[in-house]
Amino acid sequence: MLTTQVSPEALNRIAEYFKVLSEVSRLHILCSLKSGAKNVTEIIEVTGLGQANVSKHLKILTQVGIVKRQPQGVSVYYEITDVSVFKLCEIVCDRLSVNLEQQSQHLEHLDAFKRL
Amino acid sequence: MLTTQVSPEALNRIAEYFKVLSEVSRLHILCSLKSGAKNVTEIIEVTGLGQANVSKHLKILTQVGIVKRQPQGVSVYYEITDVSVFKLCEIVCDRLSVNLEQQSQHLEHLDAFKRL
DNA sequence: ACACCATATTACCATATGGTAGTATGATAA
DNA sequence: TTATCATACTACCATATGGTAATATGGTGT
Repeated sequence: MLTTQVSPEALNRIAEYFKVLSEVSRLHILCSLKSGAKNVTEIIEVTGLGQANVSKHLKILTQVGIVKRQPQGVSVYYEITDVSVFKLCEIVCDRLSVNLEQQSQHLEHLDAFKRL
Repeated sequence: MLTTQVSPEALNRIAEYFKVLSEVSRLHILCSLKSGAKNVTEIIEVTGLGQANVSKHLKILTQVGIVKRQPQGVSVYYEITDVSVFKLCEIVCDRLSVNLEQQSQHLEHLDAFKRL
């Protein structure tokens, strides 16, 4: 059988990208940047995360090219450069909705079974 | 400013989903299932992963509803139920390509700078 | 019953990682 | 220069997790 082989190197890159999106704090930061660029202080206020923590996560998000670092006067502004992250989240949300629907259907079936 | 607030609970679910996709072994297993259902032994052969390891990952993939478990005679077949994972991977791949292009452009600019 | 095969589970180790306190850096103002 | 503010960095700890060996489970055939 002929299957399109994906190189281990490519899989590594993809996994690494997903890993960046697999932490609540980072998703929270990305959401806070959806409406536009913010400096670190603003991100800290909006997300309620610790300063060192935000700095760490912003570095990770910058390294994979999801956000861009822009020093501006005293502060540093961060801006989303990779808008596809929201598309990804959207697809996942849709899928999670489907899962929930299926689960509720299973529960209904169980209920019907109990009523027999 | 009015921003659509995403509930922490929803963010948790999304992060959890991404986390499932953030491991090379699991992506490898998913790729091996792209061409159709396979039993555990076949998955082990194709991926080269250990038996216990594959079993563990299949359980995780099943729990989030990405694959479906189907006992069949002596063996157990696994099949992808959530085809959106491949769409996700595709989007990520496209994005990674963009990143690589931009990096090579930066290198070109550096080269041009050296030639001055 | 027994042996055998396929799959799942458990226990364990090594590593990775999120959070945080403390510190460093760097810019600006007095 | 000194003080102050914004951001980054450096240990450090606690937890989570991937991999694996050993064992358990469960079905099938003899």
